[in-house]
Amino acid sequence: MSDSTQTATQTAIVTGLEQAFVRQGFAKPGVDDLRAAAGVSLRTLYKYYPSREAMILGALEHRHGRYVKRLLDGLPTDPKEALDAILERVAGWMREEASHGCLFHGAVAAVPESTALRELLERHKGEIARRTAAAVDLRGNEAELTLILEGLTQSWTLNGADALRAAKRLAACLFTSTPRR
Amino acid sequence: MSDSTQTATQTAIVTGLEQAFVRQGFAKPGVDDLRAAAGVSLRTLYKYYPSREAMILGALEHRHGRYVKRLLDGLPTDPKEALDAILERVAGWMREEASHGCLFHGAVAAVPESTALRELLERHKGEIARRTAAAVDLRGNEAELTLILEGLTQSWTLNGADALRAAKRLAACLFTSTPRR
DNA sequence: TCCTTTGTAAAACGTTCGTTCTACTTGAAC
DNA sequence: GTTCAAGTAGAACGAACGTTTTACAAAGGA
Repeated sequence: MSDSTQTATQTAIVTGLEQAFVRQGFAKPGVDDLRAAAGVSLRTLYKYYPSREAMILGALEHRHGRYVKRLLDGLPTDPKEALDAILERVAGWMREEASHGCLFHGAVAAVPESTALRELLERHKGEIARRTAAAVDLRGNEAELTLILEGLTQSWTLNGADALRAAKRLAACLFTSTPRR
Repeated sequence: MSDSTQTATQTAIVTGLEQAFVRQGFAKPGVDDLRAAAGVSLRTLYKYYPSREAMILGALEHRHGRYVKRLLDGLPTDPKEALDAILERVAGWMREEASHGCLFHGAVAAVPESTALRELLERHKGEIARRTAAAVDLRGNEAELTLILEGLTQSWTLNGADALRAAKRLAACLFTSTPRR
């Protein structure tokens, strides 16, 4: 998904940009705030990301890579254990890195006219759905899995640890109940 | 939640504002677009809603009232049937009125610096959680219920009718599995 | 040594936007 | 008939923002 041919300056920039968007959202920070967070001059920032929208896209692609890695690297092979681990990791991610809700949805909500952004959101969510379903061997239940993951992400802000417990309980149903159709 | 002492002009205004925000999101429309959608002069608009933020708050309070009514009015008394009906109604609401996702989350994402908006989001979600839990007689499982409702709302955009099926299937687990604690 | 690359610092530009203000109209109450 | 509340139309203002541009510095290879 992300371009692997990235200079050191460029990775430094997107790292800073991502932090800025996490902390300040997508509406408030002006390009000059972003420049400060990237730790680079305005000219250099525009050289790599030639518009504010490109900065948002760059930051989100960087985040996507981190998220996928954090969610899926080194999972247990047993499906039930893997699903439990994924839910724990989602909760951990929310606690540590996304206390204000999913950044991808936030970006689309803040800049709804960008089709590139909407496409990125769909690619992001789609890849997460496909790869988690594969990892927990529930390929026929992608919709259920997506619903639980999205529900956990959204209700974490409201209910915290209770949301994680609820997600685990609902996830257990996926293995015990009757198969699809 | 909403002020019941509303003049006719005022209700006309919030109705127009809500439509504008649904169609255009919270970032794009300037105050003059909102004025046009409200069908009123700039002076009158500012008289009732003296800032852009107040316009957003007014529109969302109006929407909250409509949502609560649509979700909870005239539900079946049997808990399982009631829950099924609620899920159908959420899906219908998404299909007809919120194809771009939950407007309350969208507003907070677009204007994250407004504490009033964040408070409104929490009141909205809290009231929905409390009243749906009461309606389906699952007062000990508010977290599970909220997770399913939020998950359905969020994954509707991605999976459409599959999301509704998944929600129903997961909701069924709430009645069949072992009670809390 | 010179030139190219890559970077910094910051002024300048043109636009957009939220808000306020001025001037005028209408309709009903007393 | 006058007054007063409530509305329209739209100009004006001041600030903020995304983007471009100018001027300059440091470092490495030919």
